[in-house]
Amino acid sequence: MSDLSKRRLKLWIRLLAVTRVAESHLRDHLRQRATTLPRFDVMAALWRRREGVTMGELSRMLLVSNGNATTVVDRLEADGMVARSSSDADRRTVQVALTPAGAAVFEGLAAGHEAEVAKLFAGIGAADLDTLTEILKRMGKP
Amino acid sequence: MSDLSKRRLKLWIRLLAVTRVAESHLRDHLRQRATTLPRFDVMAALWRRREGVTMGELSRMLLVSNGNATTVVDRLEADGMVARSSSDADRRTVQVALTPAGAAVFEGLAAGHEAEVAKLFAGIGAADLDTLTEILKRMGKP
DNA sequence: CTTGAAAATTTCAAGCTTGAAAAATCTTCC
DNA sequence: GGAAGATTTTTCAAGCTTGAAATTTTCAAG
Repeated sequence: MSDLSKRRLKLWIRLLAVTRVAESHLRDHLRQRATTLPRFDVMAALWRRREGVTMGELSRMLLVSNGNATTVVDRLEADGMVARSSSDADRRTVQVALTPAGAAVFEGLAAGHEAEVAKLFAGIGAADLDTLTEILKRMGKP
Repeated sequence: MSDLSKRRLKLWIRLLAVTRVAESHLRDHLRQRATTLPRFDVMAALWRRREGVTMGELSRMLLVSNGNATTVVDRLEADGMVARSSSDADRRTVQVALTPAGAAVFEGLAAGHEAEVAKLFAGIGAADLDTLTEILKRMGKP
């Protein structure tokens, strides 16, 4: 195996370590607020698309399987955070959206979450952000 | 919230997307070889530490909980890929190591996995690797 | 010694995640 | 219109993951 290939492997391992540490911190933070990262992610996606999205769109936005989206939405629905509704145009699809209660809960969490992320990445200045963003764009397309 | 904080949040989301896409590809690749990412990760860690490690060391290496390490090792042990042994020096600890069969299986997987990672990150050249490594080092220490 | 705190591992319940199969609906082509 | 195939969602079994509690063993102070 080439040296370049080994260095890419090391980079991948380091990248994974950074995201795992960050995810663990964010999970801790959310647990103290009686929620979880997957629930937060769903609510954040629905917050960005206030008018609602289909289950398929949601799972593509979050890069998770359809089955996963279903179960997380199930639980959020049981807690009154989101609501499903069926579309007249295509009765196969299911629209899901934040309820007013869900939106209120998300709003109560969002600023703290953003602050936590900013704290985690405090070592990354504005110049690094540009560099990283540029490089990450290229990574996404293998 | 400051603009810098918002940009850090965006970076985090992008970082997560890159790792999720990469993990999904690697999972696919390993599934075709009848194994999984967590199993591979454990075997890779034990390959690096051929003499064996304690369960605690293993979970710290992989950044997973103790309970998680226990169950993945349980399954690998049931399949004869790893073996547990208790230490005389400290009978609380459990040493775990690859069996010869496990080492052989890992060797059969490692090159393909490395090639897959290299393919995923083909867009990242040698210069980018240096830059990224340098920045990621700073990210790890919030 | 022995008692109590600390450390290592496992167990457990709950929730997360996947991929494949099933069910419902839509679309297209005859 | 009806059949065949495609699309959307849910269901399901299996495995993954966590955090907390329980268990076992060690260590240190009295």
